[in-house]
Amino acid sequence: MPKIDFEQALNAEQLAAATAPDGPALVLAAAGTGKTRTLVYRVAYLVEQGIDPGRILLLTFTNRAAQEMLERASDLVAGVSGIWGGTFHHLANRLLRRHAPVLGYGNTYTILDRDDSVTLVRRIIQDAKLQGREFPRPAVLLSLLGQATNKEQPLAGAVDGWFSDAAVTAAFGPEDVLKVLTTYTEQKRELDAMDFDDLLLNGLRLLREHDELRERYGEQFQHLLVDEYQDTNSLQAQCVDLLAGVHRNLTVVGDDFQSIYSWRGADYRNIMSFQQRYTDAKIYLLETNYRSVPEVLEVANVCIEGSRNQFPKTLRATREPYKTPTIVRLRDGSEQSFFVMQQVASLRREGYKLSEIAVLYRAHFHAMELQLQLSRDQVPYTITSGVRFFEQAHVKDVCCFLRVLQSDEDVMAFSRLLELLPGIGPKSSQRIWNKLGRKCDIYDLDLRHQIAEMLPAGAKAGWGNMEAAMPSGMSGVRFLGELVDAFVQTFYHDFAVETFENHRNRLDDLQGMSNYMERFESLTDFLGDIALLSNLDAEVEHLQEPGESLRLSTIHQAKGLEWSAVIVLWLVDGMFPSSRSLAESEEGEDEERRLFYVTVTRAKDELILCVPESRRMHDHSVIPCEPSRFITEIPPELVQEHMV
DNA sequence: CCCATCATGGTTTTT
DNA sequence: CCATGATGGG
Repeated sequence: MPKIDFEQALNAEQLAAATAPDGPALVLAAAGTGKTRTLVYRVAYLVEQGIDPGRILLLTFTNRAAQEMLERASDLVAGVSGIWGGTFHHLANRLLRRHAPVLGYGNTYTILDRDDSVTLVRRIIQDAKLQGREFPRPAVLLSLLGQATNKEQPLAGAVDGWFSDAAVTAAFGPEDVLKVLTTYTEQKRELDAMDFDDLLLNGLRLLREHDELRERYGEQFQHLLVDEYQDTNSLQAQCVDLLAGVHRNLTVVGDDFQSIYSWRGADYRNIMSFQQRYTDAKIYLLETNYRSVPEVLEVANVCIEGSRNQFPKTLRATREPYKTPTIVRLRDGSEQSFFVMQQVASLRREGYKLSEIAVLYRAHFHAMELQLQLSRDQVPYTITSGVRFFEQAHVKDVCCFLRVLQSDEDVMAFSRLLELLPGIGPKSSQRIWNKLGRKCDIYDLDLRHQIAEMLPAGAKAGWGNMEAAMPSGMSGVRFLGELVDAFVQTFYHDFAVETFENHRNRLDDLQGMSNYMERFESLTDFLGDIALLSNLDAEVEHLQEPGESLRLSTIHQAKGLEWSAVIVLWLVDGMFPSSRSLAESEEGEDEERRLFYVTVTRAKDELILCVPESRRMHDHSVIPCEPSRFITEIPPELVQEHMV
């Protein structure tokens, strides 16, 4: 492979960052300034300098981002494939798979997704006889626990705080809530299970509490690179600091003004205080924007000015002037949908491909009306829904089958699998589990026979079909995918046809999953990986339709991406900014503003902002809408009004 | 004990 | 309008 010509490929700002000397480095990369490119070249640079790829760690916000960067880097230099790359959760899982026993977990601990956690909490609430209208929902309790965990605050304080905020009636008190959540934590232990937050917390504990592990991995990772550093939370930042403690070769990249995950515990003060924690840190500024036309950047700059608490920055445009962004006043949601259809058609006439256009919005439900319209007019579109690939019922069902093959203690998987059978609900599955001695070695033929005996007549045939798909032992399994194929063939195909309207799509998903599994060495690897897959990650794997389609996305999921034309829906007060985040905290408005900044800076050529004047509520009443404050503060000369 | 049916209450963002 | 929880028949 020829030597890389860095001077040719990068501008001076990027070059300095990509070839930065050893030691801590903070790269402040404003939107569209080639942050990813710089990181890719930084990786290639390190490898070219002779750093062993196995000693480089690249932490990113999604697994896909890591994958893409490493692919691009491997086009530049050989040997990149040995690099450790992925999300924090991914890294934590990888470390814990090896070392969980030092924290009292087994090597085959299971990962609870949101669904599992909610189910567990719901059961605890019921067992404690606390269920009822008044008692907070499992999801609310879990987010409370999550906040406390990610910010490392005591749970009792968080619970008390919630009570003082929520003006709750006296049917129950903080101690009840606390009890439920402590029970939840205990039960996870008994189940040898971790939820997403546990992965992070326990990953950190490995490094914090076990000197030999901290030294070992600190030694191993000679270079650390962290992308989207502005969206790290306290646990993640500490994890980075501990790992970088030995060599101190830490490059963090981010933009404080694109921090949009504070509700998940992200703290942009991590990036703001980087210099204080690493006083010898070198700072690199990337301010030359290659993405957007100057007219779009001017709107972005107005948005920045409205905020405080940030590194001063100016986005310098390099592109030629083009069009002024458009504000469109619309009567209501249906006129908005109609307008978007028109606009997409007109953009296509201008020569844009569908895949170069995106429709962005604050919350998933803002796009419902448009989705209907797109389906009616048969415009192909891709949407990343709120439900993650792994959390869809059919994928979870099959994964539970695999989990039962993998572990004899996974009661959640066992129950779910049995509950697929007719006439079996939570009570029956629990009863059977208990009768089996709260353990189920599925390879024990005698045990399977016992299960069959305990089932009601209507469920026996289905169980027989499930059994037919079970291997006699994992040693005989040549390809992991054949487990899924067999299960689908003997049982799930028929089940899906009876249960799901869209069974064709779902069975296709499972076929895709079976193919995807071939690259894994063990069920444990696969199950850990798929549980941590994000929506966007999964899409690459199972959507794979190269066909042209329009992209619909929440702004959060649009992070890091770009399109030639961007259409933004529902720029009205209460929806964007969302009234909830304004109410929640002082800093709510700031974060909504940053979110608007992220939105604007996704656009390369054209930016179209939709401002409906009224909104139909679920009870069919129509209420008027005020334009979003982010719209009214844009000076009129920077935008053109479009009348419909 | 399971499951279909009805009522009621409430919608942000996600690894 | 959808998802969740309560209710009552099988």
